[in-house]
Amino acid sequence: MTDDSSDPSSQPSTNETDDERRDALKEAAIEVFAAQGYRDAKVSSIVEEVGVAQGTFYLYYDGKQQLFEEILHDFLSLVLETIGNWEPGELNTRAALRRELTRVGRRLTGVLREHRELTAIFFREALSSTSEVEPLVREFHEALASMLAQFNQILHDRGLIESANFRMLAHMTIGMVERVVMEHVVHGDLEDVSPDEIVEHLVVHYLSGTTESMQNDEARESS
Amino acid sequence: MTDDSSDPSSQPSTNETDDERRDALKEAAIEVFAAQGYRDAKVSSIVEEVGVAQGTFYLYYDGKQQLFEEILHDFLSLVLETIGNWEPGELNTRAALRRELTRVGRRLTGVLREHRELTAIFFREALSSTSEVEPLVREFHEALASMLAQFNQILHDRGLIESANFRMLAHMTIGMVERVVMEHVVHGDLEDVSPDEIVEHLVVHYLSGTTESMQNDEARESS
Amino acid sequence: MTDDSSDPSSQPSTNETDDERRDALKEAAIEVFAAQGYRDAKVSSIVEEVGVAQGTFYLYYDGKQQLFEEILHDFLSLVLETIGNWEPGELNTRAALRRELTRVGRRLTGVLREHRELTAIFFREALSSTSEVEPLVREFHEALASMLAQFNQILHDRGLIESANFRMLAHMTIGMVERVVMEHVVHGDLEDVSPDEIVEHLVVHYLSGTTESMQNDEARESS
Amino acid sequence: MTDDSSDPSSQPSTNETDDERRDALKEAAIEVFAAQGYRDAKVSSIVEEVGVAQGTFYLYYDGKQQLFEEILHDFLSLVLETIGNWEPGELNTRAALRRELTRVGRRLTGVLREHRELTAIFFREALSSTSEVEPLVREFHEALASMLAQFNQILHDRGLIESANFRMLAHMTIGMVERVVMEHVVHGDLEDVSPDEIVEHLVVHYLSGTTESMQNDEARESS
DNA sequence: TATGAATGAGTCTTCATTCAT
DNA sequence: TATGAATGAAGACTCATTCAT
Repeated sequence: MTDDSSDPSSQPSTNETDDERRDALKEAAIEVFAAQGYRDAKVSSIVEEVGVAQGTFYLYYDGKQQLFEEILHDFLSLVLETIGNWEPGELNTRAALRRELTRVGRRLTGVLREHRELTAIFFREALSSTSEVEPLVREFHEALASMLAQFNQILHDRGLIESANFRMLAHMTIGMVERVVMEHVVHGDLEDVSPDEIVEHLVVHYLSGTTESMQNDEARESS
Repeated sequence: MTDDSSDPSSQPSTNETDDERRDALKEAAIEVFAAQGYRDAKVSSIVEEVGVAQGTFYLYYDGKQQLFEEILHDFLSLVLETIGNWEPGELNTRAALRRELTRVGRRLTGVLREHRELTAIFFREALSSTSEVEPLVREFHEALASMLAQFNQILHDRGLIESANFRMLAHMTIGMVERVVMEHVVHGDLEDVSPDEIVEHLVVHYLSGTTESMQNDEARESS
Repeated sequence: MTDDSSDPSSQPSTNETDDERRDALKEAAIEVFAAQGYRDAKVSSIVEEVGVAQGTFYLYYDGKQQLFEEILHDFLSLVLETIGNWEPGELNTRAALRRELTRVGRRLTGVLREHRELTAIFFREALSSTSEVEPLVREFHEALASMLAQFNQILHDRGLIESANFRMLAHMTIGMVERVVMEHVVHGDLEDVSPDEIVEHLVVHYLSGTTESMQNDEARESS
Repeated sequence: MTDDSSDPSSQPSTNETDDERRDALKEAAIEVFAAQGYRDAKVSSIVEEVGVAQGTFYLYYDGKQQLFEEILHDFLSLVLETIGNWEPGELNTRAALRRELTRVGRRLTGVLREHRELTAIFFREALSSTSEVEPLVREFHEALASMLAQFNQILHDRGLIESANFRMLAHMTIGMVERVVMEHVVHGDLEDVSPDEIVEHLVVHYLSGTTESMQNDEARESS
């Protein structure tokens, strides 16, 4: 993710070794964080997993929290990259929107399932505002909400969805997706439902929640 | 709940004193838990708030965790009571369903806003799976999901909503509601939106997400 | 034991009530001390047993330790009374000595078995020098040792036992008796052996250990 | 026991340092346990004695109790090794038995005197059944009793001692020895008696307690 | 005489981080 | 770059005793 170092010029072997160790530590940390939670994760467990001394850890990271934040950052980047690169220019019909949402949803589901541990960490620690990393997660949520609100605005401008409180709609969508993901990827509930089916449900629900089809219920009843 | 003491006749002072102290400690604990989170909350902070000695705490509660569980239990009872006592017998039309959902939603919103700190504690600790109380919360979520799934099933049987994966629909609903509540009650985002408006949005979204109106998108587009 | 109050004149009912309560507390304490050991015994357990408030305890005793010491004192008095009132004037033959030792031994065994809990307390707490009551027990042991040493001296003067280090002999005897009693009364090991048999063994062992019959082993072997 | 490191060649400093610290902590612990007793011994006292931080203690031992058990185990091993390696094959006469008992007794006395504090700990904690380590000590006592009972049985089979309740005889012997040791090594009473004299007394007493020479007292008297 | 609510000192243990080697 | 021994702060819980009523 951050290994886009394009110049393997100067001291490659050293660097590579360093990066390998750094990555190994991060890898181990992800495992431990996912299994124990941030507070209960011990640095000693992480280094033990890699087979280095405790002190070595601090050659690569400033501390437990810094590494945790980096890991969280990686996850958030991963998610934002995945859902961020759509082509809004193409979306001119609801059918197209639906296809696009499905496409993005499937990509996201795939990514999260590929990174189960990372996902678990996010949902175990980050959804709560307790941890020391609250600001980071809060920021992420706000970024996500803004992005979605803006997206909703665009869709509305194009007549694809009806008027609504776009920011609130964004939060609803995020919550809906997050909990389903949590149940599916983290807790293993809903495992009898295929990922594609899940995406299908979410997309349909999102789309149907953005039309006024329901608004005549009252009228219809009285007629 | 315990304020059913309408006769201050016989031995009111003793009982009242005891309960008052117990309540004061719980009150203080709610404040501290909401502010610091379970792990970081210190018993010393709680008793300091009330102005009693450390030992006094243990006269009324078995320990930090027991009190926390009691608080969580209080909250969950509050929620379950609020959302649990609807009248499914009356729900024969979508309009009636909508009215009922709105009624329950408003009541719930009101209750949560009255108990901001309790709500905050729940969302701080309970959404994460980390804390020592995970089982309790997990149980709550599952109870909630089952209740909603069953509710969805009933509605479906009555022809009020369309077929869907009811359990998944339940999770989506829970997630949707929880995040909006979190933003609104806990974080204060969405504060420009009135509670009633929020409920309105959620109800509409839920209802619209349960009809097949969107299913002809593809067809409509190609026609 | 201490109720030798010979004047039931002035306020008898009050006194009797007081003594009853005092005794009840001591009784309960013996039970608790025997079951939990001094350190783990809680004043709250004692008063709970009697059904009075914590504060009441301190109306009758200065505190946990003082009561414990009193209980220990009771036990030691009991033992000293039991073994102390022999008639050394009668002991002129080894057979008489043997009969007398058996008589005292049986009486002691009987008393200890009647007061199992008291005995258990002594052996659980007092044999170790750890507790706060060490001085008391040390004193008891020394008194006992002196008494026995003196007894041995008398027997020797009368030609009933051979010369030996009387003080050491006393300690050996005490140790021998104590451990057997501990196994028998406290731990329940040796329960297949009848008390009289135990006494018989101890007496025989004591007597045989005080003659020179063994002194010719070496000579006998070489002959 | 672990000082079999005769070659300070390869990595002596590291190992030695570790062991030294471990040993220093154990040494200090023995001192503190002997002085204060297990319950009152504070880890802080132990580390203070050595001059290290509290945390350091836990690098070498799992906790206070574990170290205590290790110390107790050391003592029991010491004792069992000392008394356990006799040569029963040689014991064919009472004179030989007497020599052998004297030899073992002297060795044991020497060992206990060399390890006064260890011995004191055992007698302070272990004779009482109160401490957390009761099971360990109880086990030791039972092992000891069984070993001695078996020993008595063997001696009896060879005609060296008379019939008796071997298990009870074992307990008597243990009690006799323990109290004398306690007085001599721990309390310093009997210090005017030389160790060899003590052993002599104990051996003679044991031997004389195992013959029937006394059985004719009654008869002799009446004759 | 009785109550019992309140006190508050006392201690083991964990673990992220440092630093001398 | 690597080690890993050492650090030391931090906190929940118990229970004998007191004292106002």
